[in-house]
Amino acid sequence: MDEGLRERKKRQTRRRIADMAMGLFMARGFDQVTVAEVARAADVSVNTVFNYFGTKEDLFLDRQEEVEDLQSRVVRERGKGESVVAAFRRDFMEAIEERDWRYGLNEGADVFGRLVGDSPSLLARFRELEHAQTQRLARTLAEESGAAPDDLTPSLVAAQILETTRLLSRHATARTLAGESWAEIVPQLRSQAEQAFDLLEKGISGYCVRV
Amino acid sequence: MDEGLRERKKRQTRRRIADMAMGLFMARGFDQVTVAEVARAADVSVNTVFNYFGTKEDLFLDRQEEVEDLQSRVVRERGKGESVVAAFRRDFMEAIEERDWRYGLNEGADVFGRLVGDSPSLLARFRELEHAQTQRLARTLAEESGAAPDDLTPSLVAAQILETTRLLSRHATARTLAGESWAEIVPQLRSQAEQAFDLLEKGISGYCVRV
DNA sequence: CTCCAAATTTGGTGTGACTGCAAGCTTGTA
DNA sequence: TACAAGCTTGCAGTCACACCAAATTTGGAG
Repeated sequence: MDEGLRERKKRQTRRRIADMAMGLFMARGFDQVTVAEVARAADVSVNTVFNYFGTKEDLFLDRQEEVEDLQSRVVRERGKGESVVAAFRRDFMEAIEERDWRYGLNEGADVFGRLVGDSPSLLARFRELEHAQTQRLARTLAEESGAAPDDLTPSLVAAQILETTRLLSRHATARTLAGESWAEIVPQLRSQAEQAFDLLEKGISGYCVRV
Repeated sequence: MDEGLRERKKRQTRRRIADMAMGLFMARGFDQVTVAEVARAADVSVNTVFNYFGTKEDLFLDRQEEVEDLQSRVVRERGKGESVVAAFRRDFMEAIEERDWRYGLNEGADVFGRLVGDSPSLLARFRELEHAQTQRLARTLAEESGAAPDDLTPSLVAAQILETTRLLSRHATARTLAGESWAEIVPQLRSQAEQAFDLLEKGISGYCVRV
């Protein structure tokens, strides 16, 4: 009823375009692939590609948006007596062990990062997504704490937390890209993370503790 | 000797292009002005515009780069016994009183911000500049503290400090753009800044204190 | 099954940023 | 005064992306 032929075909087409695009990007780099090539590979017209994806960059960063929700969930599902930073600290430390993709720690995240870094336009779009994530988290924090509309604390805290996790992840993937094995990175990453979160907590550990 | 006719003319042309461009942008918005129009207004060919400015965005954000140096100077010229955050706190509080342009607090910064915010491409380039500023500050901090190459603390501190000042400035200019007078904003801004820096200091006040 | 209306795809056409090249003009220098 | 280096320009081309009208496909009514 809510899954007609039409809907199915649309999702198929969308996936086919995205997959073909990703394949080409991985093989030759983002800037070296034209939208026309992607269209040809997916056997659709260029216009159809732009029907599904607003920009060429969206072809690459399609799945990245769902991260927003997962981050807000970390806040909402924190335990009693646990501060927001503490929740993120716990979540991030777990993520290290599991090579969680939410923080860009998964296998292949380095190639991903390399591709992004090699394309100015892609990098720009990626930063935009990061910014959106930060704002989303800030809004969640504002709701959770019932902050006044021009209280900047939620935005400040959101920015500091996410900037911390991003720096940690980036550093780690940069090292895998430099040839180091994940096994030898993990111990250092753990201690760097502890250190980074210590830095954070001393300042904001009292913020928004759930009763 | 080092200031021939050639050099002078080049600087004149560059200024003329940048000025004409800024005028058109202010009047009609960034995206509504084509490079061809800028070229015509400055009485040069389109190619010449791209000879001086790598991208259209650089026409607008030309002077923004020198902010980098000024921020590093804040660190280097801090007093004895003064931490890095303390130095920025002092500098920013002074900047509020003087409506300093380094933090985007000057008169007209709101129009500037509006223009940037209305153009996706300009916003993207602006974020790139912010990122470069952060990295620059991080490098300065690393030098000042003699940190190990894979110590993330300098980057973390740089990001947190600059993100704080940016949020404060943005909030202030957003309010002037909303019609509020600078006089009624300043008191609130002062207290917001105190609050924001308190948040920071509790975490990083002990970092890199000059002996 | 048939026909219609809505959604989707497509080709065509156009704009605007940006690149590369070769020719022309200007400036510094011998 | 002539030559070389540097700057400017026109021209042609690429690519992302917008707009539009025609063609195709699909869902549903009769």
